[in-house]
Amino acid sequence: MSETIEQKCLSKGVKLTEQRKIIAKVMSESTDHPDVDELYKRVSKIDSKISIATVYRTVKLFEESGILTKHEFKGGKARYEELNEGHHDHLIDVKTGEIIEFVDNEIEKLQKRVAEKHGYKLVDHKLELYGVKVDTKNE
Amino acid sequence: MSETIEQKCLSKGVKLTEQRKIIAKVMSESTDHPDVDELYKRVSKIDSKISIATVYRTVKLFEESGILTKHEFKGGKARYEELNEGHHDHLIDVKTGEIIEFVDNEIEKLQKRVAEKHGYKLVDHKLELYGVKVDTKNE
DNA sequence: GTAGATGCAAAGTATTTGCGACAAG
DNA sequence: CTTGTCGCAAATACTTTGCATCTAC
Repeated sequence: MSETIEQKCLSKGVKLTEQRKIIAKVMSESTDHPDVDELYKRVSKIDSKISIATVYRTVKLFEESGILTKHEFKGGKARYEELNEGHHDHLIDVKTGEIIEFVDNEIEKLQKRVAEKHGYKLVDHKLELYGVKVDTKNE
Repeated sequence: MSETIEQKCLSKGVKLTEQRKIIAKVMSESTDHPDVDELYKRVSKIDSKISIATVYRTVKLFEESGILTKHEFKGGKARYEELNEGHHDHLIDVKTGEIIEFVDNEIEKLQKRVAEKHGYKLVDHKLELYGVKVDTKNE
């Protein structure tokens, strides 16, 4: 377990307000990938006076500070997740919406190579797999 | 080249109206990945009476019919591209917005394997690489 | 004390939809 | 003819912003 979001704010010079602390807390405790509306709901349970505008402003700020990442999965709203060292991609169950995180170093390496082959330095990437569960065998 | 968009409409039972023909034509002639607004502009040059609502309705219909694919690249509007047999992914120049299409069978294979490893059958995927151009000299 | 954050409501974007008129099969 | 499409404007969904007030540092 590395730095908490609050620690990251301090080290990045992001002012720590009451609202931001609450949003930080809710995000660290979330194991899923909530959208702003869902995050707002969770945050409201702790402090019902926080406005949705603040939630929007905060996730944007946290994203720019490298504290959260934003995902724009198919056809939906933006969803957020805490950013830790371990980068990963997502496998999305098209039936249930369940999201599985995975890492595949080989794919990562190949992506870098593809970019280089075209004369580019890879600065970011997005990989999403969409699948349906195979019920028969292993799990 | 294979079937034209008009042929695809016929074989899929999509009614061919004047507006759809024009949108089909503009899309087949586009080598980039226009968003709805851009597409609307191009279409309007041919028939200025077509409404943006029709453009929205048509790209949606074409997407559902497997004639176009929709991309939701970072932070922007949805962009469309004609769907042909040859699947490909995209490398996006983060400075200029230029889009390079590529195929890497090895990555495709690995994606399938990752999905299977988690008990899923891969039905779709999205891979976008974001890069900056490397000077031909060196770095 | 001051720069920056918040809450609120109003304003933007991007996209969808209800409806009467109209056109394709 | 009949069903589905079109154009229009109004509606929706998500996100951003202006402004007066408040708060962390």
